[in-house]
Amino acid sequence: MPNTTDSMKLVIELSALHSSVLKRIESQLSIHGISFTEFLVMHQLFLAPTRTLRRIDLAESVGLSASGVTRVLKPMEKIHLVEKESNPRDARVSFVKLSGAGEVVYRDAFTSVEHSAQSLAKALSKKQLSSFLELVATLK
Amino acid sequence: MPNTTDSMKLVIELSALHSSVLKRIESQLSIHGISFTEFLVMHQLFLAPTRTLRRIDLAESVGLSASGVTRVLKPMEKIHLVEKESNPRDARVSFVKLSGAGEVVYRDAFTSVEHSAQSLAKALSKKQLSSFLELVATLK
DNA sequence: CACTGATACTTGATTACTCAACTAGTAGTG
DNA sequence: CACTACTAGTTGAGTAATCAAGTATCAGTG
Repeated sequence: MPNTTDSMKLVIELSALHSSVLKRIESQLSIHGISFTEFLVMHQLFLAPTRTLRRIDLAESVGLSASGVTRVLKPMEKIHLVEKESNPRDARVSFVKLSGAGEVVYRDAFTSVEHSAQSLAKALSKKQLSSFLELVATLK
Repeated sequence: MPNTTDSMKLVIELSALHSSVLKRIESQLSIHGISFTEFLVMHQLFLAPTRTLRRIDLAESVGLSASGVTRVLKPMEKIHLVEKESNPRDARVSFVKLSGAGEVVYRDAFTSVEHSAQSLAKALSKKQLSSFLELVATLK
């Protein structure tokens, strides 16, 4: 007789939390005309040295497939949030770079996300927040 | 200059964790021919008295929209995992019931999910697990 | 008891992905 | 230096969800 154990709760509650958090953030981000995935893309690019990453590494760091990255990036290239650059040493790879315009959008979006994140995290004490982060890191 | 604060980390790490956990679970569930969403649907139905819920309440409890529920349920009805029942008191509402066959599939799927969940949660001590659950509950 | 407005649900159109199959290029080996 | 096997990226087809709009029904009010 299936009995909801704590580890089962872990995955169920985690998924519920994720979907509710995502909704809050996406609704904030819609003001800037970008999705959370696009925000993550820009965030990872921003963190990278020279604001540039290989598409495949970007995919990995935002948790998308290779084709997923191709598809997110296409419209972002069209409106010049990011730029495509080729690698002279290896013609297979191409780089993506966060453009100046992209950085502006990113910074604005960042404050919005930060705002939602704060309002979410305010339910937790500083101690609780850092122990939550630690637990999440352990699980990954 | 955007600086990744702890609350920002919260949402980013949470989303990363969610996507990795989901992948593990879905790959286990694929053996049973169901998705995690379908599992959640059956789980909620199983927990309900008489294994029955209004479609709208089911939507709410699994974090889907009304139309989302209509669409998950359609194939599940076709293969008789669940049954549709009408409400004589209010012709607008219809109930969904977990069928006998559905319950069998659910129980099997349950052990698979439980297995993945255990293997995930084994990184945590009992104490850590329960405090994680508490923190998640606080955030919701 | 007709009207207004809300609720439950379904459907069409769109979005955001995935996987499998493909192209192109690279690197190591006999 | 040709062969094999691998890697990076794109594309076609399919899936899982969303929202907006539509249908049907119900409940409360003048």
